[in-house]
Amino acid sequence: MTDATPHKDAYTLILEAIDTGLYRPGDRLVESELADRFGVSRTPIREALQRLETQSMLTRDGRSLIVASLDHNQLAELYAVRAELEGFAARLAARHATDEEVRLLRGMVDEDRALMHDPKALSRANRRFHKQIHLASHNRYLVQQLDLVHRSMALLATTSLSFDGRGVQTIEEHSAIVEAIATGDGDAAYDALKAHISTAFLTRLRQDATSAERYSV
Amino acid sequence: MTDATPHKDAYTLILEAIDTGLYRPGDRLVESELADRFGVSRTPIREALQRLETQSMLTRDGRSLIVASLDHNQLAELYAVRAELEGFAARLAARHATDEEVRLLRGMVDEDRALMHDPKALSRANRRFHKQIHLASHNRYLVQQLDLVHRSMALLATTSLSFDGRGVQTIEEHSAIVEAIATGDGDAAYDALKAHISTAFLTRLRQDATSAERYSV
DNA sequence: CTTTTGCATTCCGCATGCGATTAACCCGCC
DNA sequence: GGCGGGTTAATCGCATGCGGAATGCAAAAG
Repeated sequence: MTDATPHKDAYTLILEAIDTGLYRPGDRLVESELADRFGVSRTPIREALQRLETQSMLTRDGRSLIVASLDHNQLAELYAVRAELEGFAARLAARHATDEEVRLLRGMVDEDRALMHDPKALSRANRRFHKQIHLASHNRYLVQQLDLVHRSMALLATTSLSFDGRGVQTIEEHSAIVEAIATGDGDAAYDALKAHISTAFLTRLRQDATSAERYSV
Repeated sequence: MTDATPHKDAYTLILEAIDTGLYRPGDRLVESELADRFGVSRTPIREALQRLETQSMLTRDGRSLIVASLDHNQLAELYAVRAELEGFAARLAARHATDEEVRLLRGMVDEDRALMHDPKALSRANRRFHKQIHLASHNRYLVQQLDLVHRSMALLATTSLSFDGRGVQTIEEHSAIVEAIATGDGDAAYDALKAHISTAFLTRLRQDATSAERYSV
C-alpha cells in the first residue's frame, strides 16, 4: 500500500472536512469540486452528500447543497432534544451499566483531571465520555439518535469547553453523573446529565452573545 | 405523461416496497434486481440503499444488504426510545401547541370514532395523529428523530390496532393525551403518551406471544 | 433607469462500462 | 466420504459520458 491517503470513504472525508472547518455552515458544496479535492469521482461524492443530507448536515438551497447552519431557534431545539436524550441515556445507564462500564467512566473522569488545561484534549475526552454513557444505556437506537444529535452539533464551530473555567466545572459535573449511575439512581443520573447539558447550553449562549458584538452576515 | 408510475425517487419506492411487505425483513436486496424492478439504473438504487442503511432500515450481511429485522431485544429497545421521545413531544406540545393545532387534534380524535371498525383506516389515522403531535412540539429535530423511529417500526409486519378492542381503547387514550395538551399540562401529556405507547407495546408483545405458537425460523 | 426576456454556462441526475473483490462451487486428493 | 484448493460466476464500487434543468448575466425595450 504505497497510497498516501488510506482511502476512507467519501462520507467520512466530507464529514471531517466539515468538522475541521474546511467547509463551514453556509458554504456551498459542489460535487465536481469535492471530487477533485478528494481524488475520487462524483459518484461516491453524490452518495455521501445524500447521506449527509438525510442527516440534516446539509440542506438544499434551490438545487445546490449547502452546509447546514443553525440559527438561534435551531440551536435551542437541538439542545432541548439533546438534554432529553442524554438524560434518558443516563437513566438507562444507571439501570443497565455493568461494573466494568462504571469503572471505565470513573477512570475517564480521573484522566480528565490531568487534561484540565488542554482544551483540545479535553474536548476529545468529553466526547468519549458522553459516548460511553450512551453505550452504557445498552440501547442501540438511543445510541444512534445521540450520534445524530452530536453530528449536528459539529456544525457549531467552537466547543464550549474553551470557555474560561468551564473545564473544572465540567469535570465535577461528569463526576456527579458517574456517581449517580454507579449507585443506580436513575432519577439522579437523569437530573445530573440534564443539568450538565443545560449548563453547556448556557455557556454557549454566553459565548455567542459576546462574540456577536460584531454582527455577522 | 404516459408513464404509469409518477416517478417517485428510488428511495421512496424501496421504502414503500418494504412497507407493503414486498420485501420482508431478512430478504436480500440486490442492486441490479431492484434496478430492473423499478426501471431505473443501479446508481439511484445504490444511493437509496445507502440512505436506508444509514437509517438502520437495512443491515449489511457480509457484502450484501438485507432488510433489517427486529429481534425481541431490539423491539424492547425501540419501544423504550419511542416512549421517551413521544412523551417528550407531548410535553413540548403542551407548552407550544397553538390553538389551531389543538383544535386539529381534537378533530382527529372525533373522526377516529367514526373509523372505529376499520382497522386499516384507523391505522393510517393513528399515524397522522401521532405525527401531528410531533409537529405540535415545534421542534424539528424531535420530529426528525421520531420519523426515524416510526420508520424502523415499519419493519414490524402488523399494526397493534388490528388487535381486538384495541381501537376503542386507543381512541380514549388519544383523547386523554389531547386534553392534557389542551390544558397545557406537560407532565400529564408526557405521562399519558408514555402510557399509551406502553400499552401499545404490551399489545404487540401479546400478539407476538400468541402467534409464536408455531415457531418461525 | 428599470424591467424583462433570451442565451449561455454551470451543475446535477442517471445510465452504463469496467475492474476488483468476494462468495460459491466443483473437482481432485487425502 | 469429507475437506481443501482453485477456478468461475456474480455483484459491488467507481469512473465517466450525456441530457436536462436552473441560474445568472447581458442586452434591449419600455
